[in-house]
Amino acid sequence: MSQSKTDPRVVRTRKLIMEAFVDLSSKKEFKDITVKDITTEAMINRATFYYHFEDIYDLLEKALSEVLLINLDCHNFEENGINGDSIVLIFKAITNFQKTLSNRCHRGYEDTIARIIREQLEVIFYKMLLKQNTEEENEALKIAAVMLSWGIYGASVEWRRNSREILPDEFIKSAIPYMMTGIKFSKLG
Amino acid sequence: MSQSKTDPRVVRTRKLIMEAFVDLSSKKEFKDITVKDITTEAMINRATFYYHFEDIYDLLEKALSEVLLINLDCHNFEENGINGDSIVLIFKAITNFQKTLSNRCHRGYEDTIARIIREQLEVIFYKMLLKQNTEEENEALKIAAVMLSWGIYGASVEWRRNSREILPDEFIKSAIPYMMTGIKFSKLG
DNA sequence: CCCGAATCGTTGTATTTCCAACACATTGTA
DNA sequence: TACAATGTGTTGGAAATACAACGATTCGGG
Repeated sequence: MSQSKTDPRVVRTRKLIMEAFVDLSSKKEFKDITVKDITTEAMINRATFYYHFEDIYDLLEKALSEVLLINLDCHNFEENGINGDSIVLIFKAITNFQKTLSNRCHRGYEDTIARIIREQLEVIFYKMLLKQNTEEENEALKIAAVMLSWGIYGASVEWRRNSREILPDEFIKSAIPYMMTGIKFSKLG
Repeated sequence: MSQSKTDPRVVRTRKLIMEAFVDLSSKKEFKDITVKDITTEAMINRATFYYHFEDIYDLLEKALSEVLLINLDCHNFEENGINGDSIVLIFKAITNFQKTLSNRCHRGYEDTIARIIREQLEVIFYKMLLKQNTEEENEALKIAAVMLSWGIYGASVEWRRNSREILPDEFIKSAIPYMMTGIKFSKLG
């Protein structure tokens, strides 16, 4: 919360690196992108890259997380609780995010990307659960968040596998009633 | 020539400041633009501004000089010597530059702008004269450059005053024959 | 197999940029 | 007039970035 505002220089530099990376991703596969490519494109020193990121995989994680968060537009959800509408919006955000990813080439890193998506979802669901559950059931809420994130992600896998002719909205809506009873149940637990 | 390449940080920062200034110029008059405005817009620290520029007037000079130089696209001219074609191109560049300026508000600084234009022209003409005169008549060439810069600038003033219905091309072309004899003469001098 | 070129990740030092504070000038306003 | 608010130009010290160099690793070609 009260983190003293970050130095404008790091904001600039991170932005430059991220943009360079996203830019390169649309031209090359991930495996062909070098740190040198990125720093050259971003017009920053290579040593500076390592000041901000452990390595290129660290950058991949953070870049994808950020893009995903922008897709999710989380401020909306964190305020309100979990309900049918928010589930639909989140599901649409994920399928949309994966569509933008398909334009880039991250072959061989599907598992990494899947993990990143689930982790982000988990954080968001946890915050939402905290909002609507004042009591101190933190551990239970964490587990619930994990399950929700895996569930939603799994739904997106299923949708891509053999239901792409159905709109994401329709697809997830059909399952929501059953999801919601599950949520209610976990709340009572 | 051999100036050891400048630190990428200063390139970035100067660019940010210039862009912020050009941006603000299209919204406010120059007299209403503060250093704080610029540094805020450019997202750099105010102290950093003074690391690069003496004050806002210094920025005005350098920004205008740069925009003018871009308009002039000088690399073309410096290679070749002075001739009818280069005169026409330079004249068109000046009138064009002044047209872009008229969209911004620099009221009360017309004299400053005029001086900047003449100074830039003088530098360019001097380089061109050096190219086509190998002998060591540097002082004479400098004077010639001064005269040419004033002359061309004066022509642009005259054009704006009561010949705007004529295209800049036509306007300057009509005078070129007489200009060129003047140049030939100074070369013989 | 070895070699050379390129990238990686790290380090020490120089330079740039940030930040907070200062005295001073200007401006609006009570 | 006084006085609050805002901008100017400067300073010293902290933090971020640049740069050059290093050994280690990877990879493709001879």
